[in-house]
Amino acid sequence: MKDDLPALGESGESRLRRDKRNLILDAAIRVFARLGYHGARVSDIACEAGIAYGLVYHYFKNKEEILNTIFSERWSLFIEAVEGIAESSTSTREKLVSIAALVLHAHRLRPDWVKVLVLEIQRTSRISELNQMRSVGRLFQVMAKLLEQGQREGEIREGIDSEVASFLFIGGLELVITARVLNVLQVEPEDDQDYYQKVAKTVVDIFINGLGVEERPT
Amino acid sequence: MKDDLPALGESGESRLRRDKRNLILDAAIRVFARLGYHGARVSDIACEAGIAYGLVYHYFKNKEEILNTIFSERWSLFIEAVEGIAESSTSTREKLVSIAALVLHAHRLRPDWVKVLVLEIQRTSRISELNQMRSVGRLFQVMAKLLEQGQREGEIREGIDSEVASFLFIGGLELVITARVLNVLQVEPEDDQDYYQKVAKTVVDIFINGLGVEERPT
Amino acid sequence: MKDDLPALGESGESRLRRDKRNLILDAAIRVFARLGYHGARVSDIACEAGIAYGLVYHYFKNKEEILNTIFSERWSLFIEAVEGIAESSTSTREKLVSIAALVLHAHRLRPDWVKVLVLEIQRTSRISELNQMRSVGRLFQVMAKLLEQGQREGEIREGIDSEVASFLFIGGLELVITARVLNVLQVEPEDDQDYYQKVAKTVVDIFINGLGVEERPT
Amino acid sequence: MKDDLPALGESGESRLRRDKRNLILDAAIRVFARLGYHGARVSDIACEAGIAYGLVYHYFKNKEEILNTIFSERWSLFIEAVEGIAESSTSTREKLVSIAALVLHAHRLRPDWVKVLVLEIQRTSRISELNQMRSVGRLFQVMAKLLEQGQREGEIREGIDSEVASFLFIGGLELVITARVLNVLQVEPEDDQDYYQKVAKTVVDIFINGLGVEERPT
DNA sequence: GATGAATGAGCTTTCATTCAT
DNA sequence: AATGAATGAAAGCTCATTCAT
Repeated sequence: MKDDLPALGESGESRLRRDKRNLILDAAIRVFARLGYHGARVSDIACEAGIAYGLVYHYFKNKEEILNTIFSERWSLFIEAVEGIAESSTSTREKLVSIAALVLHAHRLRPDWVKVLVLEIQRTSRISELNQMRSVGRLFQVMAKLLEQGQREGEIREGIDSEVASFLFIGGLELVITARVLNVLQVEPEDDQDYYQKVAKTVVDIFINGLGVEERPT
Repeated sequence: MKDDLPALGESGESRLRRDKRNLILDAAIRVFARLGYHGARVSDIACEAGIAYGLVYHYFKNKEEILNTIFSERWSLFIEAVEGIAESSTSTREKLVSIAALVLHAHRLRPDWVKVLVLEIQRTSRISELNQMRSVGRLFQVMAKLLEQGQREGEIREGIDSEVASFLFIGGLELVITARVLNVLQVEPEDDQDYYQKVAKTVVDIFINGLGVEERPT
Repeated sequence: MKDDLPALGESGESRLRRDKRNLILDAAIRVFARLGYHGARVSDIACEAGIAYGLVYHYFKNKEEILNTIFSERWSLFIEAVEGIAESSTSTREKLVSIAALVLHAHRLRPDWVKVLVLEIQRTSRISELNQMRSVGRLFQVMAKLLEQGQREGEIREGIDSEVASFLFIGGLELVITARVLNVLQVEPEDDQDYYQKVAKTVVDIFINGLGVEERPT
Repeated sequence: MKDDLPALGESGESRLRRDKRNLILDAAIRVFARLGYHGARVSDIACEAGIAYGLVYHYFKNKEEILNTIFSERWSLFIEAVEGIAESSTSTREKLVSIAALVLHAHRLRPDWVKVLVLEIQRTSRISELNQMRSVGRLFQVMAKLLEQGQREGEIREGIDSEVASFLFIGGLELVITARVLNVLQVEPEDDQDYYQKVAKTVVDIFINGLGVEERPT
C-alpha cells in the first residue's frame, strides 16, 4: 500500500534527480518573475531553491539554459493544451473561448510562470532564438489552422487573413495579461476571478462579433 | 553678425548641447535595437555616436536615464499623435484605422524606435516603473475614451468594456509588429508596404466587424 | 581453499586495491599528458579510468598527491635503471650510451610518462618541492659520480666539472625529447626508431668527442 | 637639455600608455616568477603593479595575453641578441662562448625573466602554441645555421647533426639555469659571478672538446 | 569499496561610473 | 566640452573536495 506511489517504471534515483531539477526550475521561475532574467543572480536561484550555489551547474549548463528549459518545458505544456482544444470537436467560437480561458486561467493559477513566459523569454530570446522561435511559431500555426478550419466550416468569415487574426487574438490576450502583470490596472485581488471571466467573455465577443453596431458588409 | 545663427531664442551653446544629446539618443536607439538594453554597453552607444564614452555622462546621469529619456521623448511623440487622431472629427472607425496605420507606419519608418519601445522598455520597466507606467497608461486612457465616445455616438456596441477592448486593439497590433521584429514571419522586404496596408485594413475590419459570420446577437 | 588465489603474500583485497590504484595512476598520466596538470580535472582522470570520481579520493588524498605519486613511483624506476647502468662494469662511454638510449627509448615506449615527467612535474614542483628536489637531485648525483669515476679511470678529462657536465648531458637529452614532445621537429612517425638511434649515437659522440676538429688543448 | 629625452617621435601620451603597459608586464613577470602562471591571480599582478585590477583589462585582453606578450616581447629581444652574435665575424667557438655567456648572464641580471621564459612559458604553451613554437623554433634555426657555417669553415666536425647539436647546447644551458632557478644547486649567492664564468667556459669546452681523453676517431 | 550529488571558495572577466587632464 | 584611463563591485562559472547513501 505504502509502496505503490513510485509506480510508473521510474527508479527512485532518477525521480530524485528530477525532483531536484524541478526544484531549481521552480525556484528560477519565482526569482525570474521577481527580479527579471537579467536581474536574477544564479545565487538568488540557488538560495530560493535552498541548495548550494554550485549545484545549479550540475543540472544546468548555465543560467541561460535554465531559462530555455523553463521555456521549452512549460511552454510545450501550454502548446499541448492549445492543440488539445484545437482538435476538440466543438465550434470555433467554443474553441476560442476555451483558449482565452486557458490563457487567463493560467495566469491566475501560475502568475509567475506566465510572467516569465510573457515578459522574460521573448525579450531574452535574442540569445538563442532558433528553438524558441519555432516553439512560438507553432502556437500561431495551430491558431491559424483553427481559424482556417472555422472558415471552411462557415463559422468564420472568408477574407480574413488567419495569420493576422491569430496575432491579434494572442497579442490581445497577452496585453491584457501584461497589464495585470505590470499592475497597470488597479484591480483588487479579490476581484480576479470575476475580472478574468468578464475578460474572457469580452475578448471572444469582440473577436467574433466585432466592436461595431453597423450592419455586416455584404 | 556672428550671433545671428541661433535665431530662435536659444543660445548656440544650448542648441549644440541638444544636438549632441540627440546624437547620443539616436545612437542609443540603434544600439538598443541591435543589442538590447542589457546587452548594450555605454561604450557601444558612445562609439555609435562617435564620441568619447565619458561624454555620455555629461548629458545623462546614467545608462538607465538614456532609456527613460528615449521612452519619454519618443513615446510622448507617439501619444500626442494618437491624441491628435482621437480628437479629430471623424468616425471611430476612421480613427482606429488611422491609429493602426500610425503604429504600423511607424514601424516601417523607424523600425529601431519601435523595436526599442516595444521590446526593451516594457521589459526593463521594472527599473523605473512610475513614470513609464503613467505614460503607457495614458495611451490606454486615450484609447478607452475614444471607444467610449464611439459607444455614446452609437458607433460601438454598448456592453463592451472599453479598457479590455483597448488592450486587445493595442496588444494585437503590438504582436503583429513583434512578429515582424523577431522575424517570425518570413515576409520579403519589398512586400512590406503591401503587407502593412493589408494588415491595417484587416485589423480594423476584425475589430469592427468581428471574425464571425453568424447573426449579431440581439 | 577459497583463500589460495592471492598467492604471493598479498591479500586479494590489497592486490585489488593496488590494481585500482594503478588504474588511476595510468589514467592520470594519460590525462596529464593530454591536458597538463592544471588543465586536467579530477573528473577527467576518473572518467579516463572508468570509475566514479569520488573514488579517486579513496586512493589519493588529493589531485596533487596523484602527481607526486606518479613522479616518485615512475621516476624511481628511472633512477634505479640509471643506477644500474652506472654500477655496471663497462666503460664510461658505454654507460653514457646506455643512459642516452634509456632516456630516448623510454620516450618511444611511454611517451605519456616522459611527457608528464618532463613537462608537468618540474613546473608544478613549486607545490611540493622537497621530495621531488631530492629525487631529481639523486639523478645528478649518480651522473656526477659516474663521470668522476670516469675521470679517476682516465676515461674522462680532468678539469671538467662533473656537476655541470651532468646538467649538460641530461639537459641536452631533455630538450631533444621536448622538441619531439612539442612537435617542434616534424619527423615522420615511422622514422622514430631511426631518429632515436641516430640521436643517441650523436649525443654521446658529441659529449665524448666534442664538436670541434682542432687539436685537443694540452 | 631636460627635454631631450622623449626624442624619437613619440607623443607623451603614448609613452605614458606604454609606461603603464610595461609596468603591468614587469609586475606580471615578477608575480609569475614567484607564483607561477597558474598560481598567479590577475589581482596579484595588479597589486604588484600598484593599480586597480580592472585596469589590467584595458591593456590586455586577458591573463593569457599577458604571458604571451611577455614571451613575444622579451623572447624576441633574446633571439635578436643571439642572431647578432651568430652574424658577427668571429670564430664559431667565440660565438658559442658569447651565446652561453648571454644566456647565463641574462639569468644573473634578470632572473625573473628567465624564470618565466624557461619555466612558465614552454609549459603553458599548450594554450597558444603556434606563435611561440615559431619563435622558439627560430632560435634553433639560428643555432643550427651557426653550426653548419662552422662545419663549412672547418671549425666544426662534419657528420654532426646540427639540429641535434643545437638542442644539446641550448638544452644543456637550460638545465644548468633550471638547476639554479629551482635551487637544486646550493651555491652561495656571492659566488654567482664566478659560478657562471666557470660554467660558461666549461660548457663550451665540453661542447667543443668533448668529455673524453681518448684519441679522436679518425 | 563505490557512487555522484552537494558544497562553496575562488577565479576570471565585464562594465557602469568616476575623475584627472 | 571632451577624453579615455582608472576604479572596483559584481557576476558567472569551475572544480577540488566532502559526504550521504
